[in-house]
Amino acid sequence: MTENKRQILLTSALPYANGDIHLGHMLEYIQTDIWARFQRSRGHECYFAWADDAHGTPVMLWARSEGKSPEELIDKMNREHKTDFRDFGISFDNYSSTHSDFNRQLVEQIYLKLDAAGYVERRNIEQLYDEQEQMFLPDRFIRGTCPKCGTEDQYGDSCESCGSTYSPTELVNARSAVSGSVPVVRESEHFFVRLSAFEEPLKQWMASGALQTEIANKMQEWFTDGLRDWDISRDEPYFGFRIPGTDNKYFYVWVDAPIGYMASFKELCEREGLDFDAWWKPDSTAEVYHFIGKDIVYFHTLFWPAMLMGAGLRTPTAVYAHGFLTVDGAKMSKSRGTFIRARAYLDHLEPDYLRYYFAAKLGPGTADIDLNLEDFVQRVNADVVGKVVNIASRCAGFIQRNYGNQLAASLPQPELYASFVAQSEAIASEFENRNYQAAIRSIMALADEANRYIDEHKPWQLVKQEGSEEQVHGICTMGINLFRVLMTYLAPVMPFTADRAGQFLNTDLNCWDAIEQPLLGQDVNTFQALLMRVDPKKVEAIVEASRESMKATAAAADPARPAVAALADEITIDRFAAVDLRIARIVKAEIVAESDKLLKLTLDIGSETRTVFAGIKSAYQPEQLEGKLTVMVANLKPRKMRFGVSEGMVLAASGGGDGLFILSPDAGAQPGMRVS
RNA sequence: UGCGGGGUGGAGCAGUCUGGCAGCUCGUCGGGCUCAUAACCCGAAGGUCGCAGGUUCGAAUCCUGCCCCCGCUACCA
Repeated sequence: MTENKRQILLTSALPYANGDIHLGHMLEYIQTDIWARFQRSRGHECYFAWADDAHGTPVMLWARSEGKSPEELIDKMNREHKTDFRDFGISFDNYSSTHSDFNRQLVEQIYLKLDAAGYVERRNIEQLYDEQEQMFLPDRFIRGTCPKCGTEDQYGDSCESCGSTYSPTELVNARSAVSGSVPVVRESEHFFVRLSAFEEPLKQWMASGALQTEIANKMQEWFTDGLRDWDISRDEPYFGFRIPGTDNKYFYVWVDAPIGYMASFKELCEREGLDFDAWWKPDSTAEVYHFIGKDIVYFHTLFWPAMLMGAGLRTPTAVYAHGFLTVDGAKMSKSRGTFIRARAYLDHLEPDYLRYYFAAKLGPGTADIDLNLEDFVQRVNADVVGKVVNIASRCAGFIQRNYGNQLAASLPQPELYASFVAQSEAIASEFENRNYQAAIRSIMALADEANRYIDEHKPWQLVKQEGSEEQVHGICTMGINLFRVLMTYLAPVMPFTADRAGQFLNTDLNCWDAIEQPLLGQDVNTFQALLMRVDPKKVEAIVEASRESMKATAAAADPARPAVAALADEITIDRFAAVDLRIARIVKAEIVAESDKLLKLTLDIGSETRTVFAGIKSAYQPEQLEGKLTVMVANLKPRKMRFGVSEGMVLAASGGGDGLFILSPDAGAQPGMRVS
């Protein structure tokens, strides 16, 4: 390594404090962690610090609905998140919360500098207000009919159906997603940062190579459209930091979230005695990198650098965006069990499998990454176990049985070893450029070569010949040394396996340059399986567990929508057609005396009359039903019940909480009509 | 709607900037080996490179139009 020792600070995006960590989060943290471990292995001073994003309307509402304080809830989530990360081998140096004193101080300092420099403007704006909940409504907490295409139940800022954008006041039949009441327009003073003042410095920053080209391309659009003022204040009730000089205005969560990166690092600096200011002063030679998802690019490439510039601080060296995680080719789905929580994964499988798989697919770009569960099992088993670990496994037996676990004193093929080490800089630069998939390809090509070497030299044959002891010893020492080079390259990706391999080899594999000298003449430990193959059954178990856990967490995931049960597995039209649904007139409805749930219905379906027992007593009086049209399953196998035979089933909606609602057709339908 | 990104044998991905025989891993099939966690080695089959047009001696690659997926569109975070 010829470069000087670099000082590097890494961050990942802050997970929101109202939800569990899932594999989508882990894609980013693993990407960041591999980079952090790689940089440390190269001998650089590298820190990885980030935090929970604790502020904002959703957390406030969550606390309100739980009847607890936000602090209590976010503390619990913070502990869970941290445990998930540790168990995944994320080597963070500090994990904090944006709701910390360090962060409050930094937020206030930066805001006051921006204000003093004249970048903050105050003016009144009109916004929708929920009188019942006594709160202003963010766009996402207003739902109504799209003014352009008429689709119902759309968010306040854009329509998912036609894609048009509008302001919440244009929404037809707008209502609050919090209370369901009709919001009113109210005026309030807001604070704005004049982003346009930073247009030139932002362009310069962009030109410094801080961004991937596709992100820079996207930024052009914002410049072309002209930078708008950025609204940084929110009215109470809001869970966040109060703006100095006001008694009811709070910083928008996206002000204090990125500052949370700094605050978390500052916490680390206080603990470790590092010079925080040296890292953040404008001419700092330290490097700062943010790893983020492609969805939050402009917070990190417009607002965040602008804030830093305005406050007289250094800007990030680079912002690296990655794509989203899909599972089996589609967005993660709770009903399919592909919305996999980090904990659900850890309950069944080792982190290194997933770390390897993500590394094998991550490139420097922003394309989405697919976790194909079948491919995952095959790929990890073939590459890691079948190729890499196998090299050690097939040599270690000889070394143990015939040579007392001692390596030979010299390499029979030093040029082969040298050729493995010669890849070091190329592989390092692939890691450096976040082209992990390229690094993995290079490493696996070497693993193939190592296996071929052993295959060609056939120690298992030589060992049976008199006088070839030294040869066999040499061949296996070669194999072990090649394995050690490969594991050193892979250590940032698979830290747990690398630790076990290091114990076997009696050496530290977290030092990139150590491979310049081969291991010779020294003892290794008795080989034990370093990593077992992925059992596909465990993958199934994870999917199964994820499918079930979803019901409990659905409500917390998106407070703007009520909890909804999971969708059933997909069926074909044939299976649906097998269900004969008919319009039925409820001729008679009677109480079943001995039952507290059932009503006895007499149904006319045109051709015949049916008796059906329906569990709808809790929601309907018999007289409400008589004469009504509804929908029944007409070909359901009759079922003998305590009170008689039920010859079908009427359809009713229910779910989660209160209420039961039988279906009825629009006017004009006649008994006996088929429903399809 | 506009903008950015993506679409390559059955699966997962390189290759596109800078045009030159379409490549890698897995899987499948055939053979070998038996040291190794059913691991390893050799060979074979398998692709209209999303669609349509254009430029060129030559296009996965450059240009134009279109389709599908992901993201953003500034008050969800």
